[in-house]
Amino acid sequence: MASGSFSFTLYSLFLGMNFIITETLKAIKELYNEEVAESVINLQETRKEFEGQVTIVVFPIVRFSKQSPEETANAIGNYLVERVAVVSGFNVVKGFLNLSIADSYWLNLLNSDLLSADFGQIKPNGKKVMVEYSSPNTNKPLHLGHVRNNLLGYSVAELLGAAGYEVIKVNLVNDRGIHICKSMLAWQKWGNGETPESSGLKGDHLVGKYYVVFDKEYKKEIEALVAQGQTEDEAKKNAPLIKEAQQMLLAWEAGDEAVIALWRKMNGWVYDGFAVTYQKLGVDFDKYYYESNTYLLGKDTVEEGLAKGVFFKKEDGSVWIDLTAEGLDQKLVLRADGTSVYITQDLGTAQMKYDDFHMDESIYVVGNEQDYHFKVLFLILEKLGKSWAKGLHHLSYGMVDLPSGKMKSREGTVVDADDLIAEMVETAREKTETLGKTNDFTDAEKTELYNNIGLGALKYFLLKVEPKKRLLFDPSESIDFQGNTGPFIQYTHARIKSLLSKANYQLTADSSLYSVDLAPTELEMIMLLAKYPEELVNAAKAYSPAFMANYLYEVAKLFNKFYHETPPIVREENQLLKQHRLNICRLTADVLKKGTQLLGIQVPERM
RNA sequence: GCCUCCAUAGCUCAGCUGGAUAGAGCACCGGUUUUCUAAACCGUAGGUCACAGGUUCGAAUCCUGUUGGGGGUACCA
Repeated sequence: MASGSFSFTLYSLFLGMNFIITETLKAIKELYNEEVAESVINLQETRKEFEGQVTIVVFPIVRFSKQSPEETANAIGNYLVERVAVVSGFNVVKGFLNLSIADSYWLNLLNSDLLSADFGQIKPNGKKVMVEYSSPNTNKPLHLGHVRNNLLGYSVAELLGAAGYEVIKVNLVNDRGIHICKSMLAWQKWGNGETPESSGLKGDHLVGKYYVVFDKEYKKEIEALVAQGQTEDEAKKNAPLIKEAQQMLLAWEAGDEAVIALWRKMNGWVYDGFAVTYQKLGVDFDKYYYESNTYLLGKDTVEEGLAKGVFFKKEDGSVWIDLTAEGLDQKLVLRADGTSVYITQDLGTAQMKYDDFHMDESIYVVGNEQDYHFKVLFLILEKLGKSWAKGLHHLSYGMVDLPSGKMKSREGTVVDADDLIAEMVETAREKTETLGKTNDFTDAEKTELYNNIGLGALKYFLLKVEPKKRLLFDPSESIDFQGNTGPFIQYTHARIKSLLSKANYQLTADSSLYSVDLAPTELEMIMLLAKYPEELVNAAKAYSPAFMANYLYEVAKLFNKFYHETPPIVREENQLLKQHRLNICRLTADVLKKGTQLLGIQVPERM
């Protein structure tokens, strides 16, 4: 866990109200002569149906006061009103002490803290974290599952960066293996020299096409063999195509020039295709690792483990680790023939990454079907005594399912990333033009806007759900643009920007603003906006963009309520009040912009 | 079999370090535009928080068990 490594001082803990805790502790000392731990004081926001902003739950205090909850609450309430200037009143409902905090406190918070230039900036913590994400295979184009991975990884990296880390984003590309050979073989046999240029197909889609061709032809062979009396399992092993693919893999490993050349050519097409998709998604990487370079790694680590007695060798020469004491199984770490398995190379790659960057933490954004693998991997590294092993974390996320179940590349039931992005952008265009909002936009502005909105809708849709939960995507139902969506937040931002420009807004936050009348919704907004830094830190700590997404939605929703119930601010004649309200608007826009950026979402100035 | 994750409104999701009468969006129904962008706002309706126990002043939240679903499970990655 990353907890403890966040440097977070400003407004830490509940809207800067630590002093309430301190004062309540004093009250308990004076009233009941008891020294109690801070954790006994349970602060929460007052529910809307009651008067006040901050509530102390008195039940835990009752055992020290030895009075009824009501008596205790009243006594503490009186004490606080007398001793603390900004506590302007209180009421007691059952065991809840609701405190009213003077407007001056909130206005002061708004003008001196929230509107300062460094609001929401967290000090660097001097720590380095690596985020590995995307990690595609080079035999097929990206689909919706990869999109979730990419957006999640990118956003978590952004969140950690904003929360004070130095972040290194890496992509570990699975560019070798039997699956790659399948595409290569099929292209060689049935491709007729087709290239991205000759076909007009995007490179990754072209290669993916041959991956599907392979599967089709392979299945035909299996059927034929089964018809000849073989069992299905036998047929799968004996089909000439699979044997040929295996031969090709051996040739690749032996460095066969022709095979390597083909591999280079086709992977090159795929990388060109991926680059386009990554660019559209707005994700990037500081470094790429390739399995063709790392698949032989890890054998040193195996030696090390044998020497340290962490691993043991069986009679056939295979190397194992016994994790039964930890409630897991025995796990193979090196085959009898001396070749690597998946975990062998991951051991080696983990070491390589650490040697490259010496990071304090390392996050693997990988689907939850690999939970067991990472549990074992991290455990092994710990047993090997790697000091950095405790900084490793598997950010496990749920699969994206269709109403029909799992997406399967070979069965063509995948939602293709490029298609989906194009559809989202197209929908954004249609909706926007129906609303007639872009009539005075240039073509370039339109293109940019539709991209931002379409991708904003997609990104928000995928990120607002808790990572570990599986996600249901129904292709027959388009992703919403209204309600709890990306475009709603984008719209709110654009609305504020338009308002500020109409009002020729300039930021001022002088002391005369400390005495304006504060409307109830304005107070709510100040409280909500003040929570941005802690929401950010919580999201980073939990590796959860969903926290940020849901927070931003609340901010946008509350702003729209405020906007609707407040008379036109641009025409407000009381200049002080006008400035005050515009300050809140501008702060809201800032928070929305900063927050959406961490989700990889762009907010437009107009829409 | 064993391990693991999930289960909240018709649908998609919040809420989970225990706190007041469980919240949003979509869909449905009704209302709001001579006022700064109606991708908005306001309202109606919708719940056995899968089920059963337990801990507690207090449980959607913690513990145990059951059911249902996803994933994994020793030479794929």
